[in-house]
Order: sequence, then C-alpha cells, then structure tokens
Amino acid sequence: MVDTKENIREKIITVADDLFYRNGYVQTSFSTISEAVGISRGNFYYHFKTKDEILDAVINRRMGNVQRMLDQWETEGKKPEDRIRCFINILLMNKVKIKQFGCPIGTLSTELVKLEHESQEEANKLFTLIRGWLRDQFIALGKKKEADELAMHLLARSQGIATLANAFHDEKFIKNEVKQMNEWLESTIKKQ
Amino acid sequence: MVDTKENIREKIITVADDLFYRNGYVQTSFSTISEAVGISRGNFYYHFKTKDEILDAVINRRMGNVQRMLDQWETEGKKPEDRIRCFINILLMNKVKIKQFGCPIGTLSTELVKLEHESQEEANKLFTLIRGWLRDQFIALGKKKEADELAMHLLARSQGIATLANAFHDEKFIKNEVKQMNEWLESTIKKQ
DNA sequence: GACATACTAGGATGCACGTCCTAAATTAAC
DNA sequence: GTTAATTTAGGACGTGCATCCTAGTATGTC
Repeated sequence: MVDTKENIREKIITVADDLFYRNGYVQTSFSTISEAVGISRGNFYYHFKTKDEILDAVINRRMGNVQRMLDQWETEGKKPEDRIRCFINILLMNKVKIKQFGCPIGTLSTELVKLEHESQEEANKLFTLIRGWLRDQFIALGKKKEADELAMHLLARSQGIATLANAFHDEKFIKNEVKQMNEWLESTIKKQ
Repeated sequence: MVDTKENIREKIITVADDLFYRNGYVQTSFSTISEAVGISRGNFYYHFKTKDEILDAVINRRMGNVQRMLDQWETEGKKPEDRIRCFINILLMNKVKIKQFGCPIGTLSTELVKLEHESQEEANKLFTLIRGWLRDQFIALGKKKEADELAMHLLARSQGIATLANAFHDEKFIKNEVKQMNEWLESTIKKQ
C-alpha cells in the first residue's frame, strides 16, 4: 500500500481506535499513537490538529463499521429474529476482547461522560444506531408497541454482560448469558 | 466535629470517594481533593503518601458501606426474596445519580481495567461481595444449584441498566427495567 | 532543472500533575 | 514554661502531556 496522505490518516485512525479501546482515551497520548503508527510526534499535527479531532474520527470510523455490520445482516436474507441473533452473537464472537477490554462502545461512552467531553453525544450515536436497528427488527416481528423497549432491554443486557465479563475476566459467563438471552428472545417472539 | 487527624482522614476519603465517582480516578487530582476538603495541597501528603493509597482507602470505605447495607437487609427480618428486591431497588433509589454518573462500582472497575491499575482486584471485591450475598439469598430460596448464575445474572442486568441510563441520561428507562427485573425474579422463584 | 507545494522531523513552550522537602505553626508532655 | 512531637502550608522538582513552530526534505509541476 502506498503511503498517501489519506492512507496515513486511515492508519492513524485505526491505531487510535485500537489504543482508545485498550487503554482508554485519556491514557492514550499523541506519542503513543504516533509511535505505534511509525511517524514522528511532530508530523502528527499535520494530520490531526487536536486530540479531540482524532476522537471524532475514531467515532466516525466505528459508526461506519457498525453500519456496515448491520447492513450486512440485512442483506443476507435472514429473518428478523435471526438478525437479532446475529447481534447477540457479537458477544460470543468478540468474547476474548470483551473479557480483556470490555465493550468498545460502552467503555468509551462511560469514559466520555466522566470527562464531560463534548463528543459524548457523538459517541452515543453508536448506541442510538444499534438501538434503532434493533427496534426495526422487533417491529418487523410485529412488536411495534414494545419495539424500543425490547431494543433497550437487549442493549442493556449486552452492556451488563460485557462489564461483568471484563471485571471478572470471565468468558464462560458470556456464553452462559448469551444462551439465556437467546432463550429470552425466543419466548418474547412467541408471546401472544 | 473536632478536627482530629482521623476526622480529616475520613473527610478526605469521603470527598475523594465522591470525586472519583463524579469525575473518575484519573481526572481527580490531589489539588482537586485538597481544595474540596479545605486543606493545603502540601498538607495532603501528611495524610496520604500516594494517590493509590487514597484509592485503596476509598475502595475500603465503599466495601464497608456495601457490607453495612447488606447486613441491614438481613437483620430487618425480611424474606430472602424481599432482600433481593432491596438490591434491585437501589437502582430506583439512586436513579438520579446513576443517570448522571453511572454505577459507582461498575464505572470504577471499568476505569481501573483500562488503567491496568494494581487495585483492580481490590475494587472487584465490591462486585464479589454483592455477588456472594445475592448467591446466598438464592440459596435460601432453594436455588442452590443455579444460585451463582442467578446472582451474576442480576448483577449484569443492573450494570447494563446503569450504563445505558447513564449514556442516554434516562431515568425512566431505569424504572421500566426495574419493573421487568422484579417480574423476572418472581417467575424465577416460582419456577419448579 | 527551477520552483512551489506537500510532507516530515524534532525541538520549544506552557501547563498540570504526583511527589518531595522544609520551615513554620500548633499542640502535647513534663 | 520549655521542649518534643504533631500538623500545616506552600514552594520546588521532575515528568509527561497537548500543542505550536520552524527548518528541512521530498514530491510534483512547468
């Protein structure tokens, strides 16, 4: 890959994304990122004027990734309930990372709230995106009235699972809860 | 209240506890705490040698608070299921603060993991304490085999609710989920 | 090949932080 | 009341950080 300006920008965002996830936003310094990317600290300024700018770029990139993931589940011709199952399954697929670093969306949101950071709302769009998508799936399942409530319920359970799996460094707990969440989904769909 | 050494120590811990909760551990500096307590920054060192020492003291204080709370629920002559309901009800009682700052235990744990802080395990004892207590209640309800699983499930749901209520700054969501959690508890107890 | 533009490197700046030190003030001990 | 111990205040130190600046290097244009 040629090192165009755009490529380096992308590389910076990728590296920052990972570091923010692993070590948190505050703990990640310009030096850490530039070192990991392999460019000089001074040169960094040419690509991103402020740290906040990198944060926004990272959030943006995550938005794209989530959107792509959701789109993919839609185009695969699955039934709405299977799509929801795809969502639940992320916990299993990412169980090793979740055990180590928690949920990338949840931990970032939590950190930004404490920082009173102005990008808090921007980061929350990640939650909102998934929430809306889940709601759509429940509507497709004929649960129009409770759709948002069910979406929030699933989101909250996922967050709780990630938080505890992270705190206790326990993967097995994720497996267990995912199973229960799938059972919950089945009985919810069947209900009247 | 006389300003004995012990009193000032207690005051520092109280203030630090609150600031760690509101702004996070990293964001809370020696100056911030000493200013809030009303003592000079230099004098601080006389009471606590390092920042980590304050953290441990705060965790210790929280352990005491949680233990006292659990003890109280035990001595009030309630049935185990009512005790569990007490636990669920903390979410409602603290809903305003949770909306603003999340769960004090969960957010601290999340932060310390990202910091790779050595007091991580110490902070986790707060979770372990509650987990064990909940497990005991489920055992008392004759659910010996699934007791720990049920305890973890409740803990996870509480965490998830706190995280999302905090992210979306939504109290109403807490009420809604608490209601559902109580229903879940009832049906779980009744089950066979 | 000359010149403008794009890019890079690394030092300078100012600030906030945890920690340390020391001298003064207060309190306790006899 | 003098002396010893405790407590306090505030400055000093070293570090790491985000940000800024400037001089150098590469790259493209004509």
